[in-house]
Amino acid sequence: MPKPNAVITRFAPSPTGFLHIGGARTALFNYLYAKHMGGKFLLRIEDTDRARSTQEAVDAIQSGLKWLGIDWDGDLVSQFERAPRHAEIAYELLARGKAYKCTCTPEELDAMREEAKTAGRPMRYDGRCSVKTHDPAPGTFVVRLKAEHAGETVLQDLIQGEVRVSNSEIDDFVLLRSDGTPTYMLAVVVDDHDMGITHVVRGDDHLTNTFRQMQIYTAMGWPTPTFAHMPLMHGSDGKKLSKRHGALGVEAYRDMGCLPEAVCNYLMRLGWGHGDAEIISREQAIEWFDVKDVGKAAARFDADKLANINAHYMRLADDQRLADIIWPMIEAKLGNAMAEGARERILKGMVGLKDRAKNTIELAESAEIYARKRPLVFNDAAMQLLNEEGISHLQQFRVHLDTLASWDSTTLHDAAKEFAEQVGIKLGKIAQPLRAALTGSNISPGVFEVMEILGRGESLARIDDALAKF
RNA sequence: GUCCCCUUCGUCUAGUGGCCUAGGACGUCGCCCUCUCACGGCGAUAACACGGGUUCAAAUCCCGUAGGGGACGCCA
Repeated sequence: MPKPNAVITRFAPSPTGFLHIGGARTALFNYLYAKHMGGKFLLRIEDTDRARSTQEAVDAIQSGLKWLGIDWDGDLVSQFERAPRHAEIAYELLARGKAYKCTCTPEELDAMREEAKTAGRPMRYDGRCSVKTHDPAPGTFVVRLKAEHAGETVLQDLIQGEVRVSNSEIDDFVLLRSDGTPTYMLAVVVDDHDMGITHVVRGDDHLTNTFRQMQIYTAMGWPTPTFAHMPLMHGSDGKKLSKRHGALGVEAYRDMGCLPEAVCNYLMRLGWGHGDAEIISREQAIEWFDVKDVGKAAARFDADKLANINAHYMRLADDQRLADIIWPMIEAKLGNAMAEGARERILKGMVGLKDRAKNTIELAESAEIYARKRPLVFNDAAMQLLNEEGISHLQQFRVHLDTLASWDSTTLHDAAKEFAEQVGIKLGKIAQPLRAALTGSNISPGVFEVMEILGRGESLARIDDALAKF
């Protein structure tokens, strides 16, 4: 059970598409902060806009969070389902004289904004309906908050520090639409209050909204939560991250070969750091992360750094787990060309493979040397290696291989070294043609390791294939 | 247009008045290691946006300027 005053944070995305990378970062920061404080992290879907919300998006958000290992406490809250509660609050404000009915049409409002803009005035609702004594029919009015226009509102933001805004900047915004559904502004406040949210951690695009929302808290006599507005993420070009500018869904990063722990590690370093630490485990992050240490400046997304961190986590990852990830990819690609015992070979060779792969795509490709059925196809570089000289060395070394009592990488390595010395060549002169014959490529894990994993029979067969062909 | 926010190497950051001739990481470029490719090791490159203050002392505090971002919906 959490302590009565324990921290409760939430992630509240709108289900209008996949969980994009910026949203994932917001969720991560909320999660880390809650865990750091020994509190709870909740998930609420802001689906009050029925026209744009889809179940697919709700599913994508959940699966995205699960993939990243960001688990939420309790059940997912649907904001839409709480609409009656939101309306109840709107009517309570109406009854208390803190809100009023407005019958202005969208056309009137557009004209008002246009006029204000050309006149150089702020584009705000002028409150003309607040003085009317009317009783419009249901469906013909919206409910607006009668905002406090005097004085100023001071926000003590955990990240932004103290921010002051004159209340004259805040207009009488809409709480309830003419169809009786709540707007975002009302719904967030009511839900955050009802869910007991103590810390609202969100993008700083919400910073100015906060001053509006604080007016609702005040009107209702509710305590305000603590706010923390984190800087947004930008694309590599320095522009706001949007769907056109690289704001991909988290599953896109999975499909590009990223490991979730690498994505999390990268994301948490955008706008936050802890001394010189770069590789930070989840446990370490929970221990260190505090929202007050988040910087104020927007950060650019850097694919190179993500790739580097991913490569690091690839090396650390469990062999079996990696095999499970790449197996379906290899199966799909090879089909009938899959060799007998491919999976066992891949698992045995995983250490050598994963050390060289930046991502799971590369890993799956490099693992093909163990998965493909004979005869191999040779890439251009491999064919270069199997030139007259290479084939000649290979032929001679082939004879030595038959004399070997055992077939392990050390024995093979020693045999090759001995052969090279006898013939008076460098080790590479025999290792490279061997690699080409055995893998069809010029790039692979250590060739003697490959030979051990392939086994004597398969290795010799591959060498003979090459000797016959070239 | 109005309001709000931001500004340290190309990028992410450390730095909270003296430890800064500004540290780390990614990238880039050398060299070493080496059977290829990676890893790793060593080294190099490169920044306090600008201008004024305050102070014995400023990347750090204050004020301007410039540049960037965000908000201004019956979207969230």
